[in-house]
Amino acid sequence: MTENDKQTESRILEAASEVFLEKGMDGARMQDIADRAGINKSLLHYYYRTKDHLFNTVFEKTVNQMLMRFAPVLDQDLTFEEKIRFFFHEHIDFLMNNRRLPSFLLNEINRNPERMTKLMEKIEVHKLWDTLHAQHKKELNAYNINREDFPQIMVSVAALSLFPFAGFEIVSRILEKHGTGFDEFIEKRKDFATQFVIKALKK
Amino acid sequence: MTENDKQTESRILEAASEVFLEKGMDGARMQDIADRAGINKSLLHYYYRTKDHLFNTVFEKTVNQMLMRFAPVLDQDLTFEEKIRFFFHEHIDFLMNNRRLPSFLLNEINRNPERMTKLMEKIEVHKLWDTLHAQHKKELNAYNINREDFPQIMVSVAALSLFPFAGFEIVSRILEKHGTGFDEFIEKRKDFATQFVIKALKK
DNA sequence: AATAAGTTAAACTAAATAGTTAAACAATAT
DNA sequence: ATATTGTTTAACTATTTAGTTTAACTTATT
Repeated sequence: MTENDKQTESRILEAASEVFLEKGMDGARMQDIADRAGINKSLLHYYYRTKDHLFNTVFEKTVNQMLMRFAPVLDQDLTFEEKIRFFFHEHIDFLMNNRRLPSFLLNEINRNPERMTKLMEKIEVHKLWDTLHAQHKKELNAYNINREDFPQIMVSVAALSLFPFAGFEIVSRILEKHGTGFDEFIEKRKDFATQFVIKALKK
Repeated sequence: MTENDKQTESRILEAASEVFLEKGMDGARMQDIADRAGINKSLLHYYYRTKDHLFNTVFEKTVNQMLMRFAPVLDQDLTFEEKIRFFFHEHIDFLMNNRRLPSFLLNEINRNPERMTKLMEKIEVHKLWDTLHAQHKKELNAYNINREDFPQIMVSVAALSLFPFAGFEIVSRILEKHGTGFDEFIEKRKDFATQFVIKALKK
């Protein structure tokens, strides 16, 4: 694979990523992707035989990119509260640079749930929860957190950081009418969500 | 308009609603809608000239249906805490019977943000906030809630009830691996979310 | 220089799909 | 009874779009 190859291939992936994130699998056009990559359709098919193949490549890359950003949470020597703060700051920072990602992922997974099957093997969320739970056993007793509440808490944490982006078009317009910008709102949200969750969990 | 008309028209709307909610505007097929309504394509176009027209009708009806369910919150003589409880119970109950709605709405609005413009005129969220704020001025002082935090709080409340449905395919699979069913999780969520928010807001 | 790989252009195929048309039949209204 | 409206059938058009093909051209590789 030559240097030229890499340039073209990464230009394709970048363009495809843009188009898929904007329009979704159904709405994306191969011609549009070729145009944005600055190549023609023949070459696009030369690199990725089918739209499906291209989509899967982009999808997997995107998911990986996101997961790698949060793996560190587990490995760090932080208190439970510090991990909550770390997560909200890292996650919201990442989403700020990938605003369309939540809505894209949620939608494509709903449209094609089989994709989840592969994804589940990769993330193994329940093992992640086990680890977290084991790491902070003593702390968690200081809150009123038992094992059965864990799913409710984790879904809530995810919701608080993902939802404003998933509903970007709605949220930002409402904020505007309220005299706040989306960026300002999101910047504040890192601390707000952290405090919100910590207070909600305390006895 | 005869009785027969109404039957056909409502069968069409029901079928269209199903298909659009499952597949989205791009993925939906007019033939599919006709089939599910038990009529043929010609008749479908006889009632709704274009797919766009049909989609807009379904979209508006769906949004109206949802809004009408929550208008009562404002008019009732409840404390702020009681309103939070009322909202989570009503909202989650409604979503339970319309599981695909959050993901559908979020996605279609992201794909075609102009739709929001009309929507915004209808809902006037910031007026709703003003009303709420005025109704509970004294109570809100007892919490540590000032006017600037209102958007953060409202977005959080919406997130906590909408997100599990928007991410249904992900959430339900993770719960399964954890030994919980989605329905069970959602039933518990009505109270969990209520307590979560109330505790988070208290001084 | 010769071979191979990357790239373009342009015309093409095949399939899917929104929307149309026209003729016939059924149900309802006047 | 008759005109109107609702409905079916089935073939049709027009458009969009994924994917192919082929010939020529360019840029590395050997």
